[in-house]
Amino acid sequence: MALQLPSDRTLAMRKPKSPEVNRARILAAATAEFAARGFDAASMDAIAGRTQTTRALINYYFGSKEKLYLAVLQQAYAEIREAENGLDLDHLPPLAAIRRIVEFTYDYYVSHEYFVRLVVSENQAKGTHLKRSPALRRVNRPIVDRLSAVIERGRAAGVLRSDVDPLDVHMAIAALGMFNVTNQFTFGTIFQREMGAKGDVAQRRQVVVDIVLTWLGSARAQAH
Amino acid sequence: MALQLPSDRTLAMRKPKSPEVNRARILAAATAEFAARGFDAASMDAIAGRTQTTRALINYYFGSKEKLYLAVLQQAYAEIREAENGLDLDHLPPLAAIRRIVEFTYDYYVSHEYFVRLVVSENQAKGTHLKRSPALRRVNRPIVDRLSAVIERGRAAGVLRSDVDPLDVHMAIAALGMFNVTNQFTFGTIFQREMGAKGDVAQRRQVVVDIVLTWLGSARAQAH
Amino acid sequence: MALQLPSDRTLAMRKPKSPEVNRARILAAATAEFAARGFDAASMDAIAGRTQTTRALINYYFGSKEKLYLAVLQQAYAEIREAENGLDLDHLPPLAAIRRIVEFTYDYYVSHEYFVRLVVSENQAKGTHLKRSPALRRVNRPIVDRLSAVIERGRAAGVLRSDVDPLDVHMAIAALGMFNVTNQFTFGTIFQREMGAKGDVAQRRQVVVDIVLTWLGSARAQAH
Amino acid sequence: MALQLPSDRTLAMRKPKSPEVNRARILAAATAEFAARGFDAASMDAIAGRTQTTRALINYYFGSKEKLYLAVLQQAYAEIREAENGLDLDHLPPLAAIRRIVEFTYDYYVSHEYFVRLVVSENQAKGTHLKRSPALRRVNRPIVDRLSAVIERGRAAGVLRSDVDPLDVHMAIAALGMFNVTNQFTFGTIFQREMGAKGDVAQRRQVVVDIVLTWLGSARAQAH
DNA sequence: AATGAATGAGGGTTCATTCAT
DNA sequence: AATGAATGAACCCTCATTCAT
Repeated sequence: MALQLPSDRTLAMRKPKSPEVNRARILAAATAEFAARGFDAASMDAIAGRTQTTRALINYYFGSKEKLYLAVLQQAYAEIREAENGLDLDHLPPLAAIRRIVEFTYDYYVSHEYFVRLVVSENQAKGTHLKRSPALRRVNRPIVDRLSAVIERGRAAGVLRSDVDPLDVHMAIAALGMFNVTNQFTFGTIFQREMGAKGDVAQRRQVVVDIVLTWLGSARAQAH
Repeated sequence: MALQLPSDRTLAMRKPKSPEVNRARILAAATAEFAARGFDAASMDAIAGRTQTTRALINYYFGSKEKLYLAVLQQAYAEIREAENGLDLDHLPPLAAIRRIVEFTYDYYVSHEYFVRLVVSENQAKGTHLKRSPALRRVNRPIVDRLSAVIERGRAAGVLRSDVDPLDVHMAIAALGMFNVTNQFTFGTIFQREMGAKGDVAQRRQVVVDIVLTWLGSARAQAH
Repeated sequence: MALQLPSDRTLAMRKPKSPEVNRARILAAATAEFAARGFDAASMDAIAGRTQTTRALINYYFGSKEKLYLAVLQQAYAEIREAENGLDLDHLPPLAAIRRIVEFTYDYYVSHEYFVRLVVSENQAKGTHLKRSPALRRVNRPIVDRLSAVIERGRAAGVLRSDVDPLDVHMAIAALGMFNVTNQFTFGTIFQREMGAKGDVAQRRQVVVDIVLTWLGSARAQAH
Repeated sequence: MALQLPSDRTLAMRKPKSPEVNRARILAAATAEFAARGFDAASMDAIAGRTQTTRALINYYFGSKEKLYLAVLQQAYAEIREAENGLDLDHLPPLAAIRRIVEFTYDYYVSHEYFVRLVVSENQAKGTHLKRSPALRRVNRPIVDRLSAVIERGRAAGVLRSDVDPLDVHMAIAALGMFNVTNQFTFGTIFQREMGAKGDVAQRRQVVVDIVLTWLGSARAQAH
């Protein structure tokens, strides 16, 4: 957007718009296209179209469709990891920290639908590209480490049940948050409930918080 | 499924296959292809290849790629609904009935990965095709009706919390079960945990049962 | 050539011109193109252009560029073998038979330049395609068998030297005949001598006959 | 050839290579590429890849793909001419001199396959580039002059037949030597005989010597 | 003197669909 | 009822060259 053409003449000229800018534009366009259509169905031409460049230029920058896709995936994972860095959980009591993680995750999926779509798309492709990129495989672990720390604190304080695997907790949080986005169209259509960013997001998020906290807090109930 | 061939001889013969058989074969092949690659990336040629027919015949039977896809989707939804019919929940106490629903759902997704992939694929396509087919929209409701009935029984018996929306319960069950299949590749790769049909399915299913039952059963805890 | 367009309407219609005709046309056009430019540089578009069809149709018939090339090669070898079948050497005395083989070979190369160019092209490609096609490997042997038989007759009659390998004879005949075609441009330009089908073909052919017959007939000289 | 680097240090360093060295490296890489794939199929990128430079630099040095190709051709012809200069035929009796020429030519083709491939490639291109370069046309004559001188000596000595055109002799020598290299793949594959630099080079060379000397020496037989 | 950026043209192949038979 | 033939559009990628710096 902001497609302003300064003058007719410039159309015929080369436009060495600084490579970083072009790279970023292409990456953004590719993210949108891959998120929208998946790897196979995504079109290099469509990406070029979103950028006012050409397929040839994209290949010049990224080498191939797959390398471009990997760059997109890498950036998407890097972004969520960076967002998680701002979570500041240490100052919160365990249950509040869990609540914040759940809410953050839920909201991130809702507001970064492209990320969810990319992850789903990569799974539909059976993780082919992820497997080939060691850099990518390392990228998504920190959140579980954070979760583990909080759960440990909660155990020590006696407010969290102690027989739970942090990975299962992460899975539950991710599953309940993702489903809201991934299945919004079929679920929404069949059950007439607005999903994703539409409808009563806050209430749906509250249900998820409820599920997770009830589950983790049931320690006390058991204790009695 | 139940792809009964008219007689043993026809197996060895080439051409004269009855139209019903051909239709069924094509549908099966199309299901596999659409589940594997998604609507856009799926290839009519590949479907023809899996059968012993040609692209032209497929168009002759189904009209177009999209109509074929709708037939696939319709059959997939019909199959899970039929499976749910065998659930026989009325003879079970409420909590056991819930447990059965969770386990059934979890297992169905694991053993019918193609169904999950089709649903995901349709969602990645933003529900375009589902929206256009009224028949499809009606197809998946009964499970929620069953769930509602069980929850009502549970409320009456005082073993289930009363402030819960059956649709939320269905969502939680579906989300936790689907995630196991939909995200098996990224989750499995990043966290080194076998997902989907691999690894310790029973234990992972138990976690989901635990989450759901704890959540729904917390009524008693609240009551006290 | 003769690209007569009967009427404007026919352009819009399909033209199911009988597949054999189309196949043959494509094969002829492909032969010309591959002979003219070699495998890599040959263009499917150019072949389509020579045939008033499209690249897609060519792939429909032949599957791929390489398969088309193999079909061309196969036909080219088959043609020369068939021509050799008409040689009728048995009724000729040995030296006359050798002469006929040399003359036939020389003339065939001159009048079927495309064959020579295909063979050269395949050699420039290091025989990659020939190696992959067992059918092709078998195709060019008969001429050496014929040669062997004639040489044997000549030995028995005492008119041909006996210490010569038929394969070497074939090589000499082929080499001297091919060079005339393969190197016509550099040799012709540098030494101002018309080569190939131009200039005094009969005289140049006579030199080759002379070389071969002198060589093979030198038995008698040795004998004295 | 004789690609002497200014100092040992420069090998480890990246950029500051003297232009002469770069030119020579590019020329060597281009020779290999053009010999390997022919003019059309050769890739400027591949040439750049074999060097540590870029396509742009090659164009900067040589102007265009065709000019680069002409430089390659020119150098290739210059090299064989230079090699022929070391032949020192005057001290040899005529038949021995012929033998040396044949053996030298045969060996040169075997050991400088790239030269043969370039010549063939240029002929496949119908001599287009050679024709345009007057410098190139002048370059390959001396060998025939040498041959003429030897034949004249042989005639005078009565050991060589007198009715032979030196150009025909050159052609025979070149043809028999080149075929061994140019057709090594098809001939070798079809007749299971190792050609080119492989197999029994000495024996195959001896056959060629035999053919040429028998032909030229047949004067004596005729004389008697 | 040297090069990264950029591009239009063309490469071969796959595609879903149509149509005559 | 069924199918081989045919096609135009789109696919990703490579190419030799140009130009601003």
